[in-house]
Amino acid sequence: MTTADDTRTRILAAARELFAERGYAATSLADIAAAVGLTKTAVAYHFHPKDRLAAELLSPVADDMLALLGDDYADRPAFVSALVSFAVRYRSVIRLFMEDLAGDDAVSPVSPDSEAAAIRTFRDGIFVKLAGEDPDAATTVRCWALLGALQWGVVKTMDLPEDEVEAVLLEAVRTL
Amino acid sequence: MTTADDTRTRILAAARELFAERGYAATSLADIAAAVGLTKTAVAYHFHPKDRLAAELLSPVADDMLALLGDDYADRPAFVSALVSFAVRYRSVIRLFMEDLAGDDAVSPVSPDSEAAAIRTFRDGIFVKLAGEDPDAATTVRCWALLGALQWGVVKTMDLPEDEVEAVLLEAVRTL
DNA sequence: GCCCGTCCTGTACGGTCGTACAAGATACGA
DNA sequence: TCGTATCTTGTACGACCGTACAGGACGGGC
Repeated sequence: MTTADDTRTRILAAARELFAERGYAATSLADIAAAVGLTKTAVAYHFHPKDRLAAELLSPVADDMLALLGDDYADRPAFVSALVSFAVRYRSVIRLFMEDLAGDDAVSPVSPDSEAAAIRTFRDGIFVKLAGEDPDAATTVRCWALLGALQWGVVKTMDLPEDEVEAVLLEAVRTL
Repeated sequence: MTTADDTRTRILAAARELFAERGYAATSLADIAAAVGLTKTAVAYHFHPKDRLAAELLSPVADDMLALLGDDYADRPAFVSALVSFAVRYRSVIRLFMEDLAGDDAVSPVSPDSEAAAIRTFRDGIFVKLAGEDPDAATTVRCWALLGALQWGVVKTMDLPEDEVEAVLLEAVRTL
């Protein structure tokens, strides 16, 4: 009973860790396989396209993601607060939709890959909710700065306790 | 007299642009070549290892980089101000040493590649100058947030005038 | 006992990457 | 005019990626 979908979980855990510290594109199936002591074909067996790894890592986030976009907030600070909490809670996968899967892959051919597209629209949705429909230059800069502060503040402090990171970040981005 | 080292300049310009919007690793020699209407071998002829492209893009930055590390500043706000100014001025190549070349490539084998290593020590130097020698958790988070805000605020607003971006960012990171 | 589905491996394929090298084009000084 | 150095191309190589597929080890139900 050792190896059921237990290996699946171990692969998923290793992938989460590697994605967090190197990024999605920079992590190969062989890397993940080596981390759990398997072959890359074994990893591919459980997660057929590589995308599925990211998808499965992101699926528990989906609900909170939609909530973040759908909910109405009293004011901007309330939304920012929710955003910070979200970023900290899911910091191990934040990098996936801030960098890798949201990357501007040249002129995407009609973009039939719904995976990355969903991520991108989500990030854009966040930005609009932050900056408004048609933000001026100053607002644009400030909002990107906020997102950047959130990402790096969360990704580079993975070893610190969640609540402390959240408290500091919440305070830090108040003025953004 | 059309094609002397003029092509070199055009390649360099195209590379700067592509690196800025996609990142270094995600941009192939073929991409750059296509952007200037050449073959990838032609590009490789002028810039022999691909690293040389990054190196040549970064070389005009080196002086200001060292100045940033070497100079003594009256107080932290003074240093932050210089840092913001630096980031905005070289925003087209900022991505190179915030992401690509500074990436944690697994367990680097004694790191014989001085290129990426220099970038990494520079970024670490910046961080130390920002956070101090042995920062506590809160300071660590705040400083990464500052660097993240700088990077994204600068990279994602490449179409906005430099001075406006600088002013907004300067104001934005005051409290960090 | 046998069979069969699950899990994993080995091997191999097509693709892209950066790079190497021989040959062709082009401009310029002898 | 004829070399000759400079630039560009075509072709090819090895390394890596994700993926496909055939076969072997293992274990539970008939």
